[in-house]
Amino acid sequence: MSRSQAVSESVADGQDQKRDSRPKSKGLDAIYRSISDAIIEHRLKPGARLREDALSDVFGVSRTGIRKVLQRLALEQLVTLTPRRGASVNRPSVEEAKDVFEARRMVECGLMEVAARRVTDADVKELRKMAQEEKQALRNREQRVAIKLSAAFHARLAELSGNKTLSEFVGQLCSRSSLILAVYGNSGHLGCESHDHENLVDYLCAGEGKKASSFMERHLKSIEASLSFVEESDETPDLRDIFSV
Amino acid sequence: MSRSQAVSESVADGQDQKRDSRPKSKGLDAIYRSISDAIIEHRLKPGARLREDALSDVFGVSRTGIRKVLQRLALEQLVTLTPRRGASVNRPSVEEAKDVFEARRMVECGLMEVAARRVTDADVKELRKMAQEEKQALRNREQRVAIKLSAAFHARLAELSGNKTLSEFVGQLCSRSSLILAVYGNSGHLGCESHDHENLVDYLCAGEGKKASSFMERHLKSIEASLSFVEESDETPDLRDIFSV
DNA sequence: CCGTTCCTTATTGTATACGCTCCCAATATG
DNA sequence: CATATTGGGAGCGTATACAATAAGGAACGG
Repeated sequence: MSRSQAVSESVADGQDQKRDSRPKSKGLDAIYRSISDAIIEHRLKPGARLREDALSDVFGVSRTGIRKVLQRLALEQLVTLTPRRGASVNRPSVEEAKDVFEARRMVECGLMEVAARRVTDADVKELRKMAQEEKQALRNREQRVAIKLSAAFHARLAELSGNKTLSEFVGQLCSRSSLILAVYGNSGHLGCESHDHENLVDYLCAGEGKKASSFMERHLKSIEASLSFVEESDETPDLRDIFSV
Repeated sequence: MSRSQAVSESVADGQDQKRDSRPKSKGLDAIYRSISDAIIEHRLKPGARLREDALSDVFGVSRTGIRKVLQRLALEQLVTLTPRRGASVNRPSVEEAKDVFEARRMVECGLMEVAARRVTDADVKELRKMAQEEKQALRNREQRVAIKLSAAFHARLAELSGNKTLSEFVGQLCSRSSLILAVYGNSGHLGCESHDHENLVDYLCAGEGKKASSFMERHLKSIEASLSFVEESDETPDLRDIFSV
């Protein structure tokens, strides 16, 4: 009971932010973004159930549309779609978390060299602004906002490459990283050090692709190192193993 | 008229191959694979329309299920979903093609070094077998089969890394590459040289990750170089430009 | 008092029906 | 004769209804 109530509240939050724009104007994509944002900002925590009825009530569209959105979120690994149990916010396994960070290291570092060749002054300006906002959010203790901005920064960085395929992929990886932080992150110090992003922009601005790349690698490794990979005992607690039979 | 008829035939082909397995056993995923395979093997050519009614007739499920499958295919960029026009097999633009190959170079080359460390004897055996089958298909002039096997080989190679996220991504890139070959490939010589894949396995087997990586880069670049990037005049034929007004 | 089994209920899976939009063609008019 | 406008048809978008299934609770037996 209390769990489903919590979900309703979280969903209601999503609705609140949606009410800022037109309630029913573009409908489809807006719902996707609402839920996606709620997950990335940890307003919907890993494991939270997303009942189709509740969502359709909240957003004022029928279950058909909700299902469409949920399916998309599932393909992006933000929600898990259990056959007859419905949707819930994905709780990444340790293995998945490591895979995501390995993928990020491979792709984002590679992209840095491309980005350094293509970055423009306007880009630099925008990136610095984003880094500033993120730092500001961190100072204000608005972790939720900071997490979202951090993901947005990395995603924007990837867009500099001009490669749509790769930047979309990085965007997904960043969203998933946000989930990973929710599960394995120490709430004490957030993933990204506040000045790291500014350093990255400096390297790019100077055209130092190689240095930007290796800095990115250190950056990502330090984030990963800051995680505490304790396997949650959510699954059947392996009694055989525990009692060493 | 003639166009839609052609589509019906192509769809019927997909049905034929499906009849080999159980017609309605697992339903959902089987349909996805049917259509996906048909696209990858070029039995459904870029631009072919995929009407929901026709597909639901052919596969014996209602439009609901078909829509689900089409949506998934759209997210993987195999089909294009135009708002009120329905689905059609994606016709990759030149830009998209270059993006895909850039992504492949970045990811697949990076994965080779990981794969070289993890590859087992059983893997090598399997890969050699796959390379053999592909060569055989090429000798038999079964281009469709060869294209599919080639994509499967690259995808399997990526799986060696043990990184699910990255190997899924590579799988998608390979599928899209198949589409790209359909549009920009010269039917004369297929993308992959027949012995390249065997060489790759040799390097991996010897644990030569670096060499495998650079060989992969040459391999992918040579495929890309074999494409003829002539922009199809599918869009408004630029009359002003043609007559230089 | 605990375990088991059956039943109820809640929630998803699937199909179908209706409405709307867009394309195409035919016809009428300038 | 060319062009614009309107009517028809085809196909997608959305909602709703029904069926199937698994989870949770209650009752009964050990």
